[in-house]
Amino acid sequence: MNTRVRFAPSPTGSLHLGSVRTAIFNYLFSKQTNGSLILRIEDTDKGRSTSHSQEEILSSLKWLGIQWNEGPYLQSERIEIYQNYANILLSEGKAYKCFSSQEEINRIKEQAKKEKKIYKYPRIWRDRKDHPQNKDFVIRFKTPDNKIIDFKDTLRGKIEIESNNLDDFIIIKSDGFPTYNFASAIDDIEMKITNVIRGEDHLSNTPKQILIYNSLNAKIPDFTHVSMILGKDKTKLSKRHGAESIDNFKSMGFLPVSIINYLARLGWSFGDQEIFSLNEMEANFSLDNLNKSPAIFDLEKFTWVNSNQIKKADTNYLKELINFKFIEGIDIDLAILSAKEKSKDLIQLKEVLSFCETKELNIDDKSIESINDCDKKILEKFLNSFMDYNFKNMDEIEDFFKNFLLNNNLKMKNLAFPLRLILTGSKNSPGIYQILKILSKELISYRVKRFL
RNA sequence: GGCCCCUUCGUCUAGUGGUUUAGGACAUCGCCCUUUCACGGCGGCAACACGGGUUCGAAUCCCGUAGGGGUCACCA
Repeated sequence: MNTRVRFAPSPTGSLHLGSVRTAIFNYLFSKQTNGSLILRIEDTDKGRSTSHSQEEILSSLKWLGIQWNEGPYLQSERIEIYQNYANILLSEGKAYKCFSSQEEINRIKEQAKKEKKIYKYPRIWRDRKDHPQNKDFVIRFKTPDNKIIDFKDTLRGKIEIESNNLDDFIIIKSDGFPTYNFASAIDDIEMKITNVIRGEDHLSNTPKQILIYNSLNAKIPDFTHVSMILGKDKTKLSKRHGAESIDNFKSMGFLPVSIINYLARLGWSFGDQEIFSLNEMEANFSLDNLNKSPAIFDLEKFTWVNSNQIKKADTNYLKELINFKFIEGIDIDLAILSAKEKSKDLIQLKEVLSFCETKELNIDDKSIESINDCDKKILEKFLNSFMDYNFKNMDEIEDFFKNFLLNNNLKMKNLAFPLRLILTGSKNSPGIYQILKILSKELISYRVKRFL
């Protein structure tokens, strides 16, 4: 049987690193097993769901390159389905209408708090037949007493919980919308999900969902509850830990593949390998290599992964991403090739390449001062013979450069340092031979003469 | 607090009873390379939470303790 997995975010904010990793694991698993990834939007909270964040989630997934095979299905458009199932449970006596008002419930909760007892809905309407007319109600599940609910988690093994720890939880709210546990279970049944891969925070919801599966005689999928991602202070990752949404990392100059690589590697491993292409991850991902303990998000290692991915990235791809207006005559391929070797993110890549973008360079006075009159004479001499020479490749530039040094009794730094400064305006630039090849002769001449 | 989950270098992890003086990576420190900044190369520092078992033998299996996390909503 083909595997069917789903990613089911709720559109109540932008995509968080933790949910992105869940999406990645589901995506990689579907690829590895030749299955399908279903995208489902869990928008049953009328108050908090927004179409804005829904769009943001979709565009983030697309940007990352996480493609889904079905959906997005919106739960808000499937209300009838949940109500039908709720009616089945109602008619079979497995659920009941509850007419207790919010105020009444709140009172009971407060009372429980005062007495330091655990609140559990006292089942007031569980067996009552005297239903009032024209009064709001919710539908609650009849949780059985004294039963052991167990299920197998592929990562954590058999998990058991006593039904007595569970409440008669609500499955349909008074506005007719389903609650998370109900909608989620029903959809997983309806969509024939074979593997539920989600965050560990859902572990304690699973028994309730098992109850629903059982009450409908539905087949229970394989569960895999992946550990959380924590911040540096070992608490749940949040805004306090800096950039958390994918958009943030995008604007910090991270590549999609870097995000997938780093996040996947947080909790998953494949021997000693650290850097993966998308294809490699799709081919090698396995639930068996998942780690049970929570992982701390480390921006430094993430950045290291990104710098590796940038070095590996295709030149044309980077060219598209940075969307630069290069000065005419620039050897763009060589420029990018040499700049990516020294960049850890896209921002830095652009900085390094900035000498290829604007004709006029801003060189600060202090740097100018460091070049003396003697240098100027050398530079002029260098420029003259450089302009006369016809280079076919960088090797010839190197030969020419070295010969010039030899003939003029100069050391490398005597010429390379001022030349680099004049030609790029920066200390962080490619090697001098590369600079001389990247820039057109005209531009080299222009920049040197302007200095003289 | 009840229930559930987790515990190998500072961090991500390898390790599935003997091949382990516990391996790799990030970070850090030192050296080398060097035309800037980087890259790179070589090397150092650094971990099985604790206590009991089981076993000829345990990071690996069992129990307990401690610590951390999650969850207890008409949120998902």
